[in-house]
Amino acid sequence: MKSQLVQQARRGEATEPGGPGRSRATQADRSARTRGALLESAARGLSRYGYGNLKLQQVARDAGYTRGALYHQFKDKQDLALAVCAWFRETYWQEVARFVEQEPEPVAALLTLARGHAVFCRRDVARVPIALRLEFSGQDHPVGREVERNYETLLTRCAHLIDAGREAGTIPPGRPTRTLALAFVGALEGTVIALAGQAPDDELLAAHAVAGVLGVPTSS
Amino acid sequence: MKSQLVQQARRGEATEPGGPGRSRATQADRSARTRGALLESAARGLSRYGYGNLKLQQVARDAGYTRGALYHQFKDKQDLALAVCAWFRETYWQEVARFVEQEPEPVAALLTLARGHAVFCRRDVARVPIALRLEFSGQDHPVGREVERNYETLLTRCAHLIDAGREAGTIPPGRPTRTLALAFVGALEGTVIALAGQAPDDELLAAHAVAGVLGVPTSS
DNA sequence: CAGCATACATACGTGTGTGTATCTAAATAA
DNA sequence: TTATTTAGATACACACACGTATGTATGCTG
Repeated sequence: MKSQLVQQARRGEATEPGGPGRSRATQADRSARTRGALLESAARGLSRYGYGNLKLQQVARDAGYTRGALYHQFKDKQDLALAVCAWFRETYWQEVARFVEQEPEPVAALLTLARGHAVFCRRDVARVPIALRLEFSGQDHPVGREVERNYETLLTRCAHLIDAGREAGTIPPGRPTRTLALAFVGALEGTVIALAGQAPDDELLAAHAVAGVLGVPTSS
Repeated sequence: MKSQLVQQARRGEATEPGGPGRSRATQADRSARTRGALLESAARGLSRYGYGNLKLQQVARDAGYTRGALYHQFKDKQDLALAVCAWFRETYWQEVARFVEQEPEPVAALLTLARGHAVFCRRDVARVPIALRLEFSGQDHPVGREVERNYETLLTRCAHLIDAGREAGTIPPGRPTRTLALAFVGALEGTVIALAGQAPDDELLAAHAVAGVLGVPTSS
């Protein structure tokens, strides 16, 4: 439960199990472990409290360190938040997009995306994007821009699938593609957050909600 | 320029230099006008920035006053936020629930609720509830409790309609009622916020999303 | 081992926002 | 008119969290 975040130590590939004995505390390893713990703590904090209400002292304490360690690993609060965004971005596409791409049928891909999103958001950092997007909307803050960038990526991806579905005739025509994509993502996030990770209803009802938006029959 | 609340008072030191036409307002009227302007400004601010990021100086300045006036009208920041919540609660049910109650058919009532919610949320204070609910979730703050109370009211109302629809056979059985109500509200809020008040798609797609959640055919 | 760099903790300075106390002007009441 | 209450502005005191500067211990390298 503690290690949603995998550190990217990148200190060679041959992590020897029987190499130079114990010496568990090599510097790079230690640093990466600390950084990972701080990142995870920060992600939880951002999800719970947002950016402005996030207190770095609590972030550090929850990770088992002090603010000194945090400011050693990250330039400042903004840098920390950006690192969380980057981590989220990578992890999300790793865990969600992979399954989506295996679906040749656009509608199936969109429903898979919805289910994958719901499953992904069962962890306690699910609300990081929505919290930050709400908090920074309408402002010109680096963190806000980064979150918005992630959001746009998701949007265009959905828009492409919607277009494909319409060309295939499996999604009925109607509102503009981007509008539909906005509603798709909105309904998805709203449903998933409201259900707060309670399986398996989150997955099912998220799929139902987006199916309603798309205008396709609910498969189950 | 669209004041949903009481329109702001244009006061100032050197105003109306050539036209003493409007006589001095009575104290009660003047006070109420000020309070309304501050409430509206605070609601906009809460919707945009949330509670923690809301700066009372900006609230006062946007309303055309100083913090002194604000602290004269409201006890403190928390009191101001609670007043906004109360205003929102009243206005919401006045503008939304009235139409819902005229629908005898549960499904029609739920869809009307969705549409009414979308229309209501076209104003710039639409995100007050979701912002505060996110910010205070998991904490024990008076404002959080108040917002949660409003949310619960909406939830139980939806739950009753869902039960009625199931008894009438117009809503298929499935997940527990409360779970469905959660998803209903979540999908509704998510869709509406994502579309950011762009009529008429917000209304239409909100109805589609909740129809998907409920498992009823989309009427349009 | 010396010395040096790294990881992290402690201590400090500063900005910013809240809340309160004081002060002025205007409205009501006598 | 004067006296009293009220609306609102200005000034002050305090807390809190950020960022930085400094201190200390532990790993690394010759």
